[in-house]
Amino acid sequence: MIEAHLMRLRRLFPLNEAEEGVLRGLPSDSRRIPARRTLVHEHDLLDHSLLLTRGWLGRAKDAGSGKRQLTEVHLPGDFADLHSFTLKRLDHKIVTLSDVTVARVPHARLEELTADHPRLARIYWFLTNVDAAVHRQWAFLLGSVSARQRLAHLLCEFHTRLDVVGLSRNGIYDFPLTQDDLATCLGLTPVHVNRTLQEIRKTGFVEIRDRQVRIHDWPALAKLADFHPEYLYQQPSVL
Amino acid sequence: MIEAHLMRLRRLFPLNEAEEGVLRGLPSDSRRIPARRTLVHEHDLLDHSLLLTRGWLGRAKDAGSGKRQLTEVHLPGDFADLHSFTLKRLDHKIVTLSDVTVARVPHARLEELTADHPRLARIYWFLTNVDAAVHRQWAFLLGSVSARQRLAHLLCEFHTRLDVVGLSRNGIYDFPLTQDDLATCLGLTPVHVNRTLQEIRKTGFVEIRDRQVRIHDWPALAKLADFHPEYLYQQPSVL
DNA sequence: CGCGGTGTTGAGACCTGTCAAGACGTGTGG
DNA sequence: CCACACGTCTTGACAGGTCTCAACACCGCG
Repeated sequence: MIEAHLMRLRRLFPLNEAEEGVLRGLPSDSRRIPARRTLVHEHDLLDHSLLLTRGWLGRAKDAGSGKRQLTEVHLPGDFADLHSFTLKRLDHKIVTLSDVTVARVPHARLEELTADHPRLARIYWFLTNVDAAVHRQWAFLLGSVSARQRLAHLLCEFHTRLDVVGLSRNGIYDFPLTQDDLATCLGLTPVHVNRTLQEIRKTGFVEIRDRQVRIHDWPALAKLADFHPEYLYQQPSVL
Repeated sequence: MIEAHLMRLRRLFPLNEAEEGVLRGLPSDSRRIPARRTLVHEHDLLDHSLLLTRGWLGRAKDAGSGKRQLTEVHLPGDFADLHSFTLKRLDHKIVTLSDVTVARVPHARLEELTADHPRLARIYWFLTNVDAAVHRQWAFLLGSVSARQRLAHLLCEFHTRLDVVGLSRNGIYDFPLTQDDLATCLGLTPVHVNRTLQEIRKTGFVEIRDRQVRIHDWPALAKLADFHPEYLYQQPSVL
């Protein structure tokens, strides 16, 4: 069930059998939830974290004006709110962007895990820091980069992250987001996303069709996006 | 020397004497560096983190176009790159925004600390997660908020964070940033920062003069900024 | 069959960027 | 003491990217 999560971890850190066993024992239950629901509200007191096993989630901050900004999108294998283990209350919502399956991991179990397996504790600390790196990249994009480049970059990021868990093949991946969702990621209006998407489509590098992203020319797209995947920290680490 | 850092921690978590002793022993040395230098380059392999004891630092990401975006500003008492303890290489630069004094904390010492004092380990994990919360807030501001509100919000954030370490009194704090620096924080051009600053000055809520920020009407400024400090996680926590 | 969600298009407004020039203060060297 | 360079702040005119509002097309689904 948490196979995608283990794929992510194994790629970074070799796991021994004991560790894999502990990790498999983390979830207390698993539930399916439809798209467009709020799983966690800001400032709620939390006693568990959510491990995403299927579908897409987002971290959303809402403005008083009604505008919503996503600060990160979570893909299968991600902990959506591992940081609630230390923060206990979140400064943002967790929302479903598609139908999802999430496993609940009680903080009490993470408590045991970090006490008994310092190396796994470090790995999870690492993962929350990678989330922060993604936030930084998004802040950079939102503040300093054109709509076209931002959009191209986002499609590159999704491909690169999905590839790790086997959900993108040959630059093609299932893509549940609407243009409205893209707008909330990119700090744009849906209308402008639509126009930007058309522009990018015209280059022939990539297209979104039938809820799928198809990257036809990865080097060109990555160059257009100025995409450098180092910020995703997918290279093996020594801990 | 690391008094400001201890002030931050004590406000969140009561520290016993043993813990304070360990924390005081963290820095290996301390150095002064002038403004406008790069202390850490992206992708460098790091074996220590920087504890800021005086002055202001920034986390900067540079675009190919020459545009620079700050994703966080660090104030006295902050670890500027505690996350390098787990990441080892950063996806951004650390730059001085003013003359600063930084203490170097070898990762080896953090290694000992986290092994011997699990509670301090958790506290430092918490702090890196607060940095991520600040990134989220900035991403939100950059993506979904007007220049005026963004600027007002930034001045609110600085006040609130400086207050914890005793560096803002009655809404007045020393402010080393130029309008160019503000532009790199806010994703704006210096020209537009100038004009936005004039607008805000006209409200009478706050002004920047002689390298000082003077907040004359905090409630009004906070309202203008839609500032809610929860994302800074300054309330006492139980760990 | 009608409805809601999604995608598309057009016209015009507005926010922010670009480029250029000048004011002002400070420090430095002659 | 002056001359000058430099960083910073300010202002103006104009351009351009993105937003707003509105309307319509398309499609799956009840």
